[in-house]
Amino acid sequence: MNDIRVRFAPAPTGFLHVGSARAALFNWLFARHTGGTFVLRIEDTDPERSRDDLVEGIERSLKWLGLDWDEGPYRQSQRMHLYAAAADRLATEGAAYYCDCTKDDIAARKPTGGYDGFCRDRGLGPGPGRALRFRTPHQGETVVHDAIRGDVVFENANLEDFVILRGGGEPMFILANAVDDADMRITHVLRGEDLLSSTPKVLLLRHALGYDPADDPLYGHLPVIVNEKRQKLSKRRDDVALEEFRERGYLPEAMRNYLALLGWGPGDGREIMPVADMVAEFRLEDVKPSPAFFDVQKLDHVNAEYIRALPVHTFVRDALPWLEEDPPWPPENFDLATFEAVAPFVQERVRTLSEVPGVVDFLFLDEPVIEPDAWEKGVVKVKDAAGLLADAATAYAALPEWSAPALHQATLAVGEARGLKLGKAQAPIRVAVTGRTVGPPLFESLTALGRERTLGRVDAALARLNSP
RNA sequence: GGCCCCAUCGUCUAGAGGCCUAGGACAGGACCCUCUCAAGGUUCAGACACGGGUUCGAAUCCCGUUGGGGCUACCA
Repeated sequence: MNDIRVRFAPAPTGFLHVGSARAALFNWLFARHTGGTFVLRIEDTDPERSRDDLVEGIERSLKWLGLDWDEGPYRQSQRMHLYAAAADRLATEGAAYYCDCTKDDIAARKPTGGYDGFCRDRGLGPGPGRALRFRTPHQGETVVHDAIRGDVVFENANLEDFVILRGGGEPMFILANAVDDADMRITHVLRGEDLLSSTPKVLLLRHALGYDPADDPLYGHLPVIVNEKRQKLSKRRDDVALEEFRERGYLPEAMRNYLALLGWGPGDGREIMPVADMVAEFRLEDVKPSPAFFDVQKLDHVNAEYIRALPVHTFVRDALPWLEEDPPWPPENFDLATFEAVAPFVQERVRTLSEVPGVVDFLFLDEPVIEPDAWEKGVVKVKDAAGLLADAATAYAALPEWSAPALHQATLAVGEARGLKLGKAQAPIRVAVTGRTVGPPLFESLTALGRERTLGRVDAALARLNSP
């Protein structure tokens, strides 16, 4: 390990937001690439957010994504004395002052927003309900050195006197953030672009606290992740909980790979790549500054690629939860060997694990659910479907061996006798047995289903066709 | 409103002054392969926001405009 230290510092909100997950991933990639240290710090200075279960959710999501940390989790709620000491020092030295203005007072005096400095020179002491504000300089400028955007210059005069201690004495995140990054000797801060405008305040705070500007971290403000309306992904209107993606059938490796593509890519244009390669090739200079759209279609594609690349037994294992928990068939009907027989074909046809039950349901349902459109298109509109189904039933019943090649041959023969190519001949049988016009290869499906059930379903279709 | 960020196909991007007739991937169209659907292959369509500079030469550098976004809490 060298001196490079990065941190992922989420506020516990109940779940890990995909934007936060992306920030965590980039910090992790950078730490692993450089041989630095990855620190996990929970920013729970707001008492309402300081709950163990919320923290556990974050840890669970990080582990799911395969991100491990070297230090922490530190909890700001357990480091409050440090922030209190820092605030004390600032107040004593006159770098901060107490303020008893209410929100309404401020709004009445300055409707355009921002604090007007009313209490700046009133010499108020600490007291109940009095917030502590940082005295920002009226001249000069503060420069944020950003590896992704270059230097960003802020005029100090544009910075308002912001609150660092609330009326109740609790520190604001910006104070805790400044103290902790300095105290933990963080060298690189990779976080969302939405924090860019608060960075000069953090820097001012650090310097007022006596930390050498030469030790300021190098920042890297990651592009925001936006929805189709180009707005920052929000809890209210978008699907942002990482855990939800797991529940929707995305593989962690795929999620991680896709997240890495949001604002970064290796020079050679590769997209699907093992995590070891991402670590090897991750460079801050390659991170894009422009906003990235969270494209579920692309995510689906990446996930499908990962699913297809899985060894079959792994795919079977990963798909099991979707087959065993709340399946669309009577649970006792499920048979692992039957699923394993068709798994290689299923694997190639799904984009998420949650799609698996829908592809194999006909194997475990007592009766297939015949889709009306499929019945119409695949059976009713087919010339003499009844005759074809009857012939197939006869041929299948006579088969000496119930296997895919034998079924293939038999079906081919039944079709040829009627001048039909296999593509046409298989359609009514597929609908009769699976209820759909699409699905895994028919003959492998029939093999897995078994002769008895196959014939039963063909007979049922015949009966349905003959009844008015 | 103020401060700040961003700007290449619908989307993610390649592009660091001539290699660009702007390349790839996802999504979309067509065709091939094929027992259906997938997968795979071939292929079509599709972009440098606009205006000024700088330069022999600009998608690439500078300025402005426009557009989008973020922040503007005693949340983080």
